[in-house]
Amino acid sequence: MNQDDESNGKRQATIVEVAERAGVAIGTVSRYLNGQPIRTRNRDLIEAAIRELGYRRNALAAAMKSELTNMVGFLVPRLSEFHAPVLEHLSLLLRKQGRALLTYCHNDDTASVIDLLDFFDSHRVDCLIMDGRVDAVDRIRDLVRSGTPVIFYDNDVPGPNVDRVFVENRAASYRAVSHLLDIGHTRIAVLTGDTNNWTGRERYEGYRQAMIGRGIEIDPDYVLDMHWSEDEAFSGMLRLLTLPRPPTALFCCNYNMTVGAIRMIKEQGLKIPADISLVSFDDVPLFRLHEAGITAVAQPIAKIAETIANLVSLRLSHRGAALNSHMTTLDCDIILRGSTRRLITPEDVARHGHR
Amino acid sequence: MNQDDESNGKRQATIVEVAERAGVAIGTVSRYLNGQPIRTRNRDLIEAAIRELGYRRNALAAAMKSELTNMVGFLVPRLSEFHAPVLEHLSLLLRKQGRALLTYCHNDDTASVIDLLDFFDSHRVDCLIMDGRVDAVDRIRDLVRSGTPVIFYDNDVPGPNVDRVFVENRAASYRAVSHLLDIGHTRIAVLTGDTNNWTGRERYEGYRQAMIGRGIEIDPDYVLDMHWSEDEAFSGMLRLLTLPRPPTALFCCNYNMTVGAIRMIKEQGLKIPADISLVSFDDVPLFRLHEAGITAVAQPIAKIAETIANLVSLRLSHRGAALNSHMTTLDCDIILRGSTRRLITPEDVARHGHR
DNA sequence: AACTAACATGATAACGTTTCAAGTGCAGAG
DNA sequence: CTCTGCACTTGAAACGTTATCATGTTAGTT
Repeated sequence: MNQDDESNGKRQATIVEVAERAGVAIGTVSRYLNGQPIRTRNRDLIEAAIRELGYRRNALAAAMKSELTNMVGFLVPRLSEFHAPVLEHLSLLLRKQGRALLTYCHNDDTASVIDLLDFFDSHRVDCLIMDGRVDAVDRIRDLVRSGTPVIFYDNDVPGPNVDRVFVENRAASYRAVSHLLDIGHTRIAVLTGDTNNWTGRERYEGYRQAMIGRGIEIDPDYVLDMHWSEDEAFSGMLRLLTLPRPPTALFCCNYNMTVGAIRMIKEQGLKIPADISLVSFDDVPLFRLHEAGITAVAQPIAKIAETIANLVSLRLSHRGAALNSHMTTLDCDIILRGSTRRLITPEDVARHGHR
Repeated sequence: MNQDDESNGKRQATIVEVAERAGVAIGTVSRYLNGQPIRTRNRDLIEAAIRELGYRRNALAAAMKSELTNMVGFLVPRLSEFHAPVLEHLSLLLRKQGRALLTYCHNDDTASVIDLLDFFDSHRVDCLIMDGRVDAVDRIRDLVRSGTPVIFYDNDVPGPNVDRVFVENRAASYRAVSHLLDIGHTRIAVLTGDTNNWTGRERYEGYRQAMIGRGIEIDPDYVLDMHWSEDEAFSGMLRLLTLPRPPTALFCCNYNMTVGAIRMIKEQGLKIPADISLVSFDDVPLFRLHEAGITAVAQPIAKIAETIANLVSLRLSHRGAALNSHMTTLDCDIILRGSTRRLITPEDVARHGHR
């Protein structure tokens, strides 16, 4: 037999060759491949032909006609400890739908974002999943206009064909800070994320409302916009600790800033929670390993991925239809560990009066 | 003007429409799009037409002819703290090459792997990047035979069109264990990864050679194959700690097992390094945050990604050509932190004899 | 046994590019 | 002013599918 074709193996068999070998029409093979009903005899013939030829359908050609690529764009700033598990879950869930993720990080660079959106667009992804912390809103609107559904995680950019998945940023922050208040802290500092950004504002707002709700005035020195960044938080934390009246507790609006803060606290020879209490937004596995255990707001990662996957499926099974935009808000848990220390109780305050 | 086309916006303009509007041939537009030389006048006309029509090239159609999709498959077991940063770096590097990553996790399920390889195959990825810890070697060979280059991270599956990138698993393990020996430990346990697997074997081998090299007999009770798993390591660690002569030091062959071990050590009320010394393979950011700081073997993640990206580029600029398979071995650093305690020095041993 | 539905099949035209052989125009040389 | 080359342009033929629709085939009624 001609072993050349076998060993060199450049060319993939096509549907035409399968049809010829099976002695049926191309259309019949196509129908078989797409799970449409087929005469039993033909099915057997086709299956044999496919096996013998090692045929593998060319999804590109298929996509070109069907206008469906089964690829979903996934765009995040970085593959952080938060985004990575979301991606992992999504990858598993979308596999069941026969779809795959085209993944990109944009590193907070607007020019990149635009490039990448172009890439997704020309590759005709069926749908786009984005982290909300992104600037290139105009280009996104273009995409949406061209018919590609967009699913935003944590952003309030509205529009037709745009679905949004949130966590209750504000409420969770509120509860986290309230916990610090409950155990007697009043000098509570906050490291916020970029407050030009929706998520950043919401998390700060939770802090603010919790403080105001207890009638505590917010000391401007205690509020630092660290732009979600570990390094900024690292140096920002020094400012906080060297204040004439340093805070007794700290709320960090994401995981990276928590890491920065802890590093500086360690460097200054201070202890958590003895010297300062800490609550973090974002729970990452290794918070368990910290000597004290870091109390943190856990985002429901599996739930987020599931919600997004369902939206993908929904959008794509009703494509073209003018669906309402969905907006889902998911609850967070606060995982109590050892990083917060009870100060004087409210009763103590009542008894002894203010210092 | 007919605003219907604008607002409804389903249809994307095609190269044909661009050509018509610019008053040139389709081929000319195509040449322009692919950066081939073009008469200045035509360039202007085409650029204008593209702008006015909001044309975006259909990469699928292009790929169908050119046989290049600019998509690279990326397949890993999970998006671990090790793989996520590799993916992030790769994503950034490949972007510069105009390529994107189709990302999947297979969760160590062989059936999944085969499915996913099929998916990649039918989507005609230009190239495939895989973590070596994978079983479906036959299917991979199929892929390779069909002309798709494969780049393996940490596996020794050889073959034409297969490149391999390693870290010096054995040597790094050797050095890590030697460090424990240097500071006086002899009762050193090891939690190995799956030893059916190349990486697992190599890392164990480094341990073995270091021990043997000092003339220390390896106690079988001290060697536990925990299959890279945090949970197995968690329970395995209990066995180790309740041994009549428990080890004074521990070498964990990956990050997950280290986490499992630390959890159990903590649960048993023991301290690192006072009660047990620890060195881990894989350095993850949060090892810095541990109270003692975990000493670890740091894989050169940026270098790994860079090497892989270069291989992708190399393979695809010489496609079809029978290139030699490349094999690159990268060095690891050992990051010394506080998780190891100096026991008696070798001199002490000499002075006092064995106990 | 003839007569419909209901359903599967076959041939062919898309889909939006790239590629290639053949054609056109333009510059400089004679 | 024509000729030779060169450089760009052109139009048509792929690429491997799916979709369409007229044609066959089957099973279900009478």
